Amino acid sequence: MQLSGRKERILAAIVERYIATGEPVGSKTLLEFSSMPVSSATIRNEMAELSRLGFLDQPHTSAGRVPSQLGYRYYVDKLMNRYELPLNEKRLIEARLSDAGGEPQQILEQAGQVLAELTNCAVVSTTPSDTNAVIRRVELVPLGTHTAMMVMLSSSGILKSRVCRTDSELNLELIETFYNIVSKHFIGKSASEVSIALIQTLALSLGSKSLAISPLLVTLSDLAQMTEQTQLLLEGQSNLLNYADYPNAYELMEFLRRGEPLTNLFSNHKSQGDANVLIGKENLYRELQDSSVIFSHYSVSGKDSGTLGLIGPTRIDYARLIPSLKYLTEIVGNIMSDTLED
Amino acid sequence: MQLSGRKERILAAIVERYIATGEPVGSKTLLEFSSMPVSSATIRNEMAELSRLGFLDQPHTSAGRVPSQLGYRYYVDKLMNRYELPLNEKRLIEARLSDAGGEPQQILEQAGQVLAELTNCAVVSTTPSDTNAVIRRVELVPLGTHTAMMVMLSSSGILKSRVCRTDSELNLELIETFYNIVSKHFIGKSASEVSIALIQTLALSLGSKSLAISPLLVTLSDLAQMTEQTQLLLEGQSNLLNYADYPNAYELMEFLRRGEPLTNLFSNHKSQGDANVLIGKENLYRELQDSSVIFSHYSVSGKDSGTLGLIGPTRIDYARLIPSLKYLTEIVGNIMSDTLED
DNA sequence: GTTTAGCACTCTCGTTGTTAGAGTGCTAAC
DNA sequence: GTTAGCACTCTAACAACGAGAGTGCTAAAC
Repeated sequence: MQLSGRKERILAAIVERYIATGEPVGSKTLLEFSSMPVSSATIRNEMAELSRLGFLDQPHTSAGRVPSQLGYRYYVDKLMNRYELPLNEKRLIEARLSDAGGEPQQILEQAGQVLAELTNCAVVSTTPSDTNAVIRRVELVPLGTHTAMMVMLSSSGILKSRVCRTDSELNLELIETFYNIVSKHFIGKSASEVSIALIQTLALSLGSKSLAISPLLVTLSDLAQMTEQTQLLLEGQSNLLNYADYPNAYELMEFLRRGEPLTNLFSNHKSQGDANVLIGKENLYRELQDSSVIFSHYSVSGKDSGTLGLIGPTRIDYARLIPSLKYLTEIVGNIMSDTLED
Repeated sequence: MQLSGRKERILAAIVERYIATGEPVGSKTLLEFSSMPVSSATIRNEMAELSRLGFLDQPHTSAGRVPSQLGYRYYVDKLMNRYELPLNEKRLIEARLSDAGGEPQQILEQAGQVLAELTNCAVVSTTPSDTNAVIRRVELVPLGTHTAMMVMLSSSGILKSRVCRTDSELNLELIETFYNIVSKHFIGKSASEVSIALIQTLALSLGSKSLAISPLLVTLSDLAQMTEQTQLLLEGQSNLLNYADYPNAYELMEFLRRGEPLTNLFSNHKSQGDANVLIGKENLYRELQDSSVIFSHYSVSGKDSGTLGLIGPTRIDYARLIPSLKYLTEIVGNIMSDTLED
């Protein structure tokens, strides 16, 4: 649907005003700050029309108008002009990310914190999931006579560790056998190839040592799984408590904490280029019906890897947040790529 | 101050009833479920007396009574009899902790989640801080020609990693030099000994290689610091949203997120044996004036190392939560100790 | 035919008044 | 020391009401 120029101006003004104040916008108020060369009656007529078309809602008869979901959608798609991030803010972001520590989690954590501060939204991010990632290195560090810490690093930079307890004593021979197996069968393999079946076959082929070494192999397989699994990081949830729009914030918070629904949501919208914006009921999850989700995928070494997302009430400042998010995903992708290759 | 037996019974009944229902307790209600062989008038007299002594508060004239901070204190110190954790719950806890993964953070994270579910409170914990901990192992894994990931493991089981970027190419010689330095000067040293001064002296002594290796040493020092720093973990904050007692939950959540105040609080109360209970304004932080904090230190290999704490409204079920917390700290300590020695 | 002034209408929100109910404190009797 | 009884107090819930904001419509103006 295409609206007339004036209707568009009015819709945009209402959206922006409502985003700024949170109050329904009346014809008079609108006139006051949007300086259109018409009277409030004209605006009223246009607003009535916009209501009829479904772009505006009215909390009750004598209140002003509020953008409907459709209204926001039209605004986001056609009316909004994005703010450019000021240069000093860009610099600030880069500075904060560059000393994050280099691991994907650390970078995303920092990015999440920065975004949360910048946007007053909750920020979620997923760790890079590279289906082509392979096991790069495995270390086994003895802690006691029967325990050791195993550390696995994948080619996508993800580091996971786990403590392993063995039944028989962890002597040098055992450790050496383990390293041999690892370098022969696991290094360079993708994590998904470390199946239980493979582990069992291997263990069997070792004969007498089988029993001693199998706890180590099991831990290895656990680690491979952990490496493969994308993780969801969450920052700034408490920002959402500042919006009156959330009467039962608990439900939303728990939803965010659970994680998998969001991971699914992200992976169901793989559109490359621009940021995805889901407004209100466009989210199929009940818990998000009053929220908007903006997310964008970052790519490491040219491949889509993970997602950075913002969650807030539907009346968030799309024009400002989308560019911020886009910028962050770009930077995050760059930093991660830089770390892996150069 | 010592109350008469009957006053004690009444106080205990009021506390328990109020904890259970959240409603002020009147003389009649009290009589109904506490089955004392007296009339409501007698109870009223006793309650009036308890109010005068400061153990009870009255929201308004015609409301029932609510325990005052002093009332809770007396209850916790003298009246409460602790529930024992049912065996099946104990088993459940052990099961969930045993497959946490073995690293202190992982264990504490699991413990926090279990406790949060069990208690409906927010759970905070601090990672073990062992002043005697030493650097146990350092690994340098090349990622690219100029980047590497450095991993440090301390004797207390803490694993930290950081990506390091070098100016000159990361060749085998450089790596070997680095490992030599590490094993000669750092392994077995406590993290606090890795001072900037030491790093600088070392770098200078290396002559021509100095420039190439110093980024690695700087990263090493960063890691040492990270290892030393106690970290605060937080679980189940959103539980607090379920209590009507928190009109501005945001402030509290932010307070918890900030972390250092809590770390201070914990380290200011180093009483060994039993759990510490701070009720309402006994907490000096403004943000905690309406909350109670229960915390207890866990010890690894016999030494006090970190803290597990619960935060909830003052009307939490002390009799149930304290034993749960105690049990968890015990288990956490045991598991961590087991991992390091055996 | 678009725009606008004017006006009646509707709805919310804050205030006020009223009532029912809960719980108290006190007094006098047991 | 305990208890029955009663007057008193305070809140929570509900209704009534007026002010204010904003609308939609109509008829006149441009």
